[in-house]
Amino acid sequence: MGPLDAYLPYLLNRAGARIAAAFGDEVRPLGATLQMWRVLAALGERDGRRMGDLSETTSIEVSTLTRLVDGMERKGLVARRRDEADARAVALHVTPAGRRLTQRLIPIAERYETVALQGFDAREAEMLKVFLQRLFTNMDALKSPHRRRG
Amino acid sequence: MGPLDAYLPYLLNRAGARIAAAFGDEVRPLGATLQMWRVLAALGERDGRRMGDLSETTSIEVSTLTRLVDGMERKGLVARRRDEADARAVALHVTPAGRRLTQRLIPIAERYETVALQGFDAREAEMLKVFLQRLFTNMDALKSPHRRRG
DNA sequence: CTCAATTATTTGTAAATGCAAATAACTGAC
DNA sequence: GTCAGTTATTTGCATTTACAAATAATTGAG
Repeated sequence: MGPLDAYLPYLLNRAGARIAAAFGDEVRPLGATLQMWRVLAALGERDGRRMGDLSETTSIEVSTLTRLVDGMERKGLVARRRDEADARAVALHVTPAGRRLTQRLIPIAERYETVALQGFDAREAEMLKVFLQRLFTNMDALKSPHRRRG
Repeated sequence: MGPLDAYLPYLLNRAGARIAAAFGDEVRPLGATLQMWRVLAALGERDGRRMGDLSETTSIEVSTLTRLVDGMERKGLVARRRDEADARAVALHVTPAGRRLTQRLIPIAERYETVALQGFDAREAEMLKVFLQRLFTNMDALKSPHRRRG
């Protein structure tokens, strides 16, 4: 137990980094990364999302997302199409290969959930998730540099 | 509420990234970063730690830490000294300037704690921390690539 | 004492990241 | 219809990061 253990951001970051690293190691043999999984999961829920939408839901910065999607496109997992309604926007679509990969990733993600939450009962697991949601919302309120006008 | 909201690693990463970004924005004017704060906090607890020790307690990869410490040394916040007992190792010491900066960072870190935990009562806050500790421990058990022998 | 094996740190290098500038397309005022 | 202002995405670039190789020093076997 170090001194940092008292600080929430540290605890959060540390736990998050560990899970992310472990998950990443696990999916690398499939040619996937954690970030790819996020994109695929978001598109699995609703296909044809725009980059901005995807950036929002995955919490991946747009410029990072652009390059991530470049790679996924090269791998044939997704395809960019111009949005019909608004030609500024790009709609991202999963390909059959992307769908197959998604299907293989889902059980891995679920298994990780189990491993991470070992020793938690259902009520505790749910509480943790709710706490994290709340925490995110709290921080969202002051998303610093580009403050809401005022 | 997106589809990813059900997945713990995502919730964790998202909340962690938000706090980290906000904290980073806040301390940038002081010439500090989140990672520097971690190092200073660890050294504040016990000065003269070795790089490896620091890497362990801050969860910053050693090679990353080396370069981070390079920068902190240039800024005059810390000083490397050869460890007396073992000349392979480097002992890091905080300078007076580093101590002054630490003193200014502590209240910021505490304020962030408060902001992040707005709406949490003391019991909930404590629970969250314990959960995050447990989660980290769970993942630690399988720290994948360099598996424990067996 | 000497050498091989181990341990602590740093450096090389490639990939990921994020901000800001550039590009492309839409919108509304006129 | 044209143009200024806005919005969506990409690109440029500098920073951060991590893995692996290189360096430096210790330890124990002989």
